[in-house]
Amino acid sequence: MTQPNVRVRFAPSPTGPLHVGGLRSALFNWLFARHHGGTFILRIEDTDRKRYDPEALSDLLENLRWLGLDWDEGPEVDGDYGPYFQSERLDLYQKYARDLVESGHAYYCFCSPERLARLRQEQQQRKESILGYDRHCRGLDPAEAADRVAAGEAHVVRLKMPLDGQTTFHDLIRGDITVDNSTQDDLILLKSDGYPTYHLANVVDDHLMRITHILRADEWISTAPRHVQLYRALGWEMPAIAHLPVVLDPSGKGKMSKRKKLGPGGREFPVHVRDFRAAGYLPEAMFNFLALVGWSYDDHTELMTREEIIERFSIERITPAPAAFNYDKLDHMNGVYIRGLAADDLADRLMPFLERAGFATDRETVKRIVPLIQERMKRLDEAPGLVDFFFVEELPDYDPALLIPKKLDASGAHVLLGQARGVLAEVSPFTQETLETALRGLAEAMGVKTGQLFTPVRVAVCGRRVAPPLFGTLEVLGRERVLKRIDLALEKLKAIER
RNA sequence: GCCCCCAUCGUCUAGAGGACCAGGACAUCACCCUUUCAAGGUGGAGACAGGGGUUCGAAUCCCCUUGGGGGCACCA
Repeated sequence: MTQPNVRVRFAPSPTGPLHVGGLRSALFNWLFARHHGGTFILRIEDTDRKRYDPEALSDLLENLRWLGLDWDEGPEVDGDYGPYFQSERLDLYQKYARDLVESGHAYYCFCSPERLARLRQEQQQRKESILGYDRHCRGLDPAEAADRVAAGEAHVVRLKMPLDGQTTFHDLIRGDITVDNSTQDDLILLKSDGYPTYHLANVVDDHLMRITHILRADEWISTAPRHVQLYRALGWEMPAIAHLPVVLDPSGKGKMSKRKKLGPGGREFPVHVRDFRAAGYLPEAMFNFLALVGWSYDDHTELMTREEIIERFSIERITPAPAAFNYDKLDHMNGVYIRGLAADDLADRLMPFLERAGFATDRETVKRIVPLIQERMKRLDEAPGLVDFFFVEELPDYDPALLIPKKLDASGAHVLLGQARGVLAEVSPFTQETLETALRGLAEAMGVKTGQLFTPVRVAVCGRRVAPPLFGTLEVLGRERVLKRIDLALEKLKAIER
């Protein structure tokens, strides 16, 4: 059953590069909207002037588009409920803040940040069970307070929370959640610089933008009761709400770090979406994987197309439990998607990675190499390390001992490699098929195992033992370079013979 | 410290009282395939945090304990 009038939003704060956790929230909102044929809105919550990062917006838009999350209303597309930047809606928030003060639901507070800091410190020292604002200004005479405001005294606007009783709200994922009002303090709605806090801006905009469902991160649960009271104070109906489970770091301990990459075991884990891109994760793999962080379809289906996920997505199947971000599984899934790519497509996607590695490459060559490495990659950034020897004229120095296969010595390897050189000089055409036939024939003729013959050849042309399949490699390399490298290898072997 | 949320293999999860001596996936181990490495195939090990209830019957419902997470800003 779909509800086409569904309106959801992703409302990030442009304070830094987009984080995977944020992307997951965006994805779930987008999926919910697309599933219902509703509207997905992008709203920029740029109300924190201190943490504002001018580069964050382009990073955000670029990375949402990378994953294929298009928005129906928001930056660069506009819509009927704009503006979509909160910094352009200041008069609105100020108006509602004023209304709330006038209706007695909010009050002016003149406490200085210093006083609040001291208060907090004292509360902590005294190990008070309830921390938070002590409502010092709540009892001020409204007329007097208004005069002080008119006189230009610095102030904020705070919401009057009920002093007793309870607040309950219904979370679509967790059911009813109830808290005692005595544990809640009077949150700030309007800061002294005239900007709204998240709480006010969020509620005002969700209402004005006709948001029907709020899907936001877990960490907002604790403020939800105060949001409920804010809606009540404004006389508005609150949208349906669901709190998505947080994304934990790979160890499963602690929320995924926002700023630094963490690396248990020495490994560096990307957390910013742009870093996932740079590591060579495919957007389609990322999309599929991220959909499964906190949501599942059934007991066995994991690989799904974008369309299938849209079709199957539902809030009912979101788990309430926090989920660790499993990089191993992402890698695996990315490998599956890489293997599923058409060779041309993969070649195109590989180009930037090879260019960045400094290889003088061309698309045609890359297309020929792709079949050799396609099933050997989990991430695109592994490609350069796999194919470096294709893009140099001369191999970097390597240990001659690598040329010697099992059960042979240097002179034995020398003989085999010499014979192989003879064959490789003659084979025509110089293709994978003919090369394989010829070299296998040689191994048989010489009475050695194929591995014993192929190992020295592989090392001679690649400079290492672990490499892509030999015959295809030889073909792409071409006869000239192959023979040159073998000659060099023969010299190396000669030098260690005795 | 206080409030809130959560709790099935190492990790992600299926499970909405009997179909479960708990299924799938990643990782891991063994074997097969094989020119190395992969990929692929087969098989193995591996979990209902603990304790009380409710019930003829509990992974599934309730309570307590424990553990984990989140929050307690003029940040979102």
